[in-house]
Amino acid sequence: MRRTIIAHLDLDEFYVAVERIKDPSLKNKPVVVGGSQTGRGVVSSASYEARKYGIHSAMPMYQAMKLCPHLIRVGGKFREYSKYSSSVFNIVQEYSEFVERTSIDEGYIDLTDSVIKLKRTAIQLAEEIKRRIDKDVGLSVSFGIGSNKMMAKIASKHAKPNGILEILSNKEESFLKPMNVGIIPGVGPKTKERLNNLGITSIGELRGLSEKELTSRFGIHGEGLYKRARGIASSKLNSKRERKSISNERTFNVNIQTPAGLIPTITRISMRICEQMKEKEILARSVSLKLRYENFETITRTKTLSKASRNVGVVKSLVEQMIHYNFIPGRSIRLVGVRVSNFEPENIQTELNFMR
DNA sequence: TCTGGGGTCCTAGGACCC
DNA sequence: TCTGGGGTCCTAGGACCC
Repeated sequence: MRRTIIAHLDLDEFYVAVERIKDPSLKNKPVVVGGSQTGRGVVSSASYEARKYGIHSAMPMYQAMKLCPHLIRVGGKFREYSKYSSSVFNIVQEYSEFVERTSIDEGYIDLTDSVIKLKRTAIQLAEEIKRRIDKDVGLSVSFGIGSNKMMAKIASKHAKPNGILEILSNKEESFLKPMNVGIIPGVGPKTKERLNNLGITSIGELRGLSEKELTSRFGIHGEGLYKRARGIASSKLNSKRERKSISNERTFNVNIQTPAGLIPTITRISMRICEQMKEKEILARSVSLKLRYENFETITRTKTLSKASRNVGVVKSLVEQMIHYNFIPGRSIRLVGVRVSNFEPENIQTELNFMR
């Protein structure tokens, strides 16, 4: 049986890199993309120069400015970034029919067949894709190559920035052993803390726990932990991922005290969401409201329609209804969000209408 | 001036149906 | 003396990812 070869591609400081194409004077400077420093904005992407000051994504902007007073901040042009991302993945798709785009700046490529068809090693293919992305799009990318998605992803993280790293099957164990458990995809702050409380910080130490012990402590998640600690993970790519939801939310610079104060924002948000559904030619059956109170407590409420819709009036009135039932007098609101899900393609609807 | 915004997946419980 | 049970749909919350 042939060895499966998965590559993980990760664009380097993606948003900042796009901004630098548009404005080369931003090169070699501490730059962040993110929200305003006067409000409640945070950093979305930080250049390597900015990271030297301890700035990282999700950091409040005012804090980033404090760490580096001459930091250059640029607003996020997400539609623009999305176009650059598509250009990158168009190139990638020339090298394999199995490509899974997992986010705007990341994806997996199954190179198992490609190395035979194109008569090149995985590293040679990665080098070539890298050169093409640099030359045709002007972006820097890092590659990780391994026998499954997890190994490829961990490898790309170690290849950053602007590198390629392949983990051969016989090196997996020694590569993983000294790593922090937090590097395992799916192990976030909560799971990491629980493991730390058991005295486990490295993957090598995690391997000391039996599968039985892990499942008794972590339930179904435990089996996955046991396997991933040993480099065992899925190598199946989902090249036809479909969007499951569309959402839009806004954090206010000043908390809102009354339901009426939320209306202009939910109107705007509902309109934007319905526009996006129109572009994608889909209709939604479920509409959700998200409210975050001043103490950060967050609730969500969902209503499902019997007939799918993307009518702004329908979406907005459902959201208003849910606000009406869930607004607690005396508690101010820092965020409001709307989400639609449970999609149906538009053409099914027209067919049904036609048959009626 | 603590804590964005866009997503996915999973769990658990209740309603409902046969 | 009380407890069926499997399947599906819906809702709410939480963990996680970039």
